[in-house]
Amino acid sequence: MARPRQYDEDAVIDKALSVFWKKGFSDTSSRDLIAATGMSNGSLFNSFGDKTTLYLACLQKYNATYIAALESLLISELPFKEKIQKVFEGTAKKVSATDDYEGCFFFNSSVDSGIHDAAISTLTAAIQLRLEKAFCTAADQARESKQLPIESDSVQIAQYLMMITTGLRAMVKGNASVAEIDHIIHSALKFLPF
Amino acid sequence: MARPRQYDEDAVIDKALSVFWKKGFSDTSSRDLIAATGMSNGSLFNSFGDKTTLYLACLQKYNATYIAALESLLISELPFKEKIQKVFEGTAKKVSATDDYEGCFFFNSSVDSGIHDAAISTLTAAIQLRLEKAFCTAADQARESKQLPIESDSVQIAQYLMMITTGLRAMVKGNASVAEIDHIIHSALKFLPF
DNA sequence: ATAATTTTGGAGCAATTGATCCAATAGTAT
DNA sequence: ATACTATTGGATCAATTGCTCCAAAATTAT
Repeated sequence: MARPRQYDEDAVIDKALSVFWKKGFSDTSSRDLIAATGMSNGSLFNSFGDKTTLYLACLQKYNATYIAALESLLISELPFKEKIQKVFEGTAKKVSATDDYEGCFFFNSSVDSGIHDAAISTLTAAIQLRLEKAFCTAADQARESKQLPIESDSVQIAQYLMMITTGLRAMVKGNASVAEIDHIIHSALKFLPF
Repeated sequence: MARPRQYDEDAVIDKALSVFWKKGFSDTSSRDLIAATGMSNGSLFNSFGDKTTLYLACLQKYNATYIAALESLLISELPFKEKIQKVFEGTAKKVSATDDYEGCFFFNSSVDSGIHDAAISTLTAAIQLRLEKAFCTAADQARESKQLPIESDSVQIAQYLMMITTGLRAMVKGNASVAEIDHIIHSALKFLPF
């Protein structure tokens, strides 16, 4: 019926995500996206709308993969402390050996001064809530299995753990070295009051 | 001997800082800076070099004022817990009633994807160290005055407190409401293991 | 006054930006 | 084959970017 697409939408979003991840919203130009995805100018804008909409699609994808994996970990049946340790360690992990971008794309989005789009803000708020709930579920599970005192406030614990995770992510996005991050993770685990 | 300057360098840097603070590096244009400072194009570049150098001057000023104040608080003679509370509460405070920028300009700088300047990175690293040391001094004082157990590791405590402060700043820079921040600060204080 | 000197204003530049436009292309249905 | 249609490539657009250039202006020393 018509000329078929020459690109794989999923692969294109992955490539675009990688660029936004490294460079942030404002410093990623449409030419950067064209170069990274291999699409032509016409196709890119014809298929994904404008730059903001493409960024939103990237964040949705990040939510559906990385955030979903983090959520899975948090609501899994592992021992509570072990989960928390894995979450903390995950903040410092490189995504892959070849790609050099690090940190959390959701975190980057939520502190990116160049983003002024309502839909993106709504999504970052939703991800924040999703993670808080996952932490809360983890705390509830721990309480029920007596890994936490029965009188613990799950919501409060969840928010606290979320904030520490955010602090770690900020240090990763900043200049902190792998050794420094490892050291802080060790301290954070040691200082957990539960 | 020559035409006198029509601007006050300190006031100009304050205005520029305010713009960078609100909009981040990449989203602040030279025209934004000209409009905010009231300088002419020629004067701005003639006096402050390029945009990057002006940003550096703003961060230096921030270091000399806000960071210095935070350091003073940390090395003051106040009770340890009271200091920590004030530091945490300070992360959520608006700079003034009229200005609407919030959060910590140093934090913003250290997570700004648009900054690729070596001098700026060096300065953010120096500020990081300065604050860590101030936290460490606070911990040392607390140890000596038996507000902390004598066997406490001051460096470790300092890094941990620094990370929590960073986490709070990230939440401020993100979407978090004042109520949410207040609540988290309360939890953070409650959960301090010392 | 005149000369010397620095600052000022703003016109203007080359490069880059996000996005549009549209003929050429490559398929499917008939 | 022919018609139909969605995709493609890339030329092109107006707007914006960081920054330069330089004549005009404003001061002090002589």
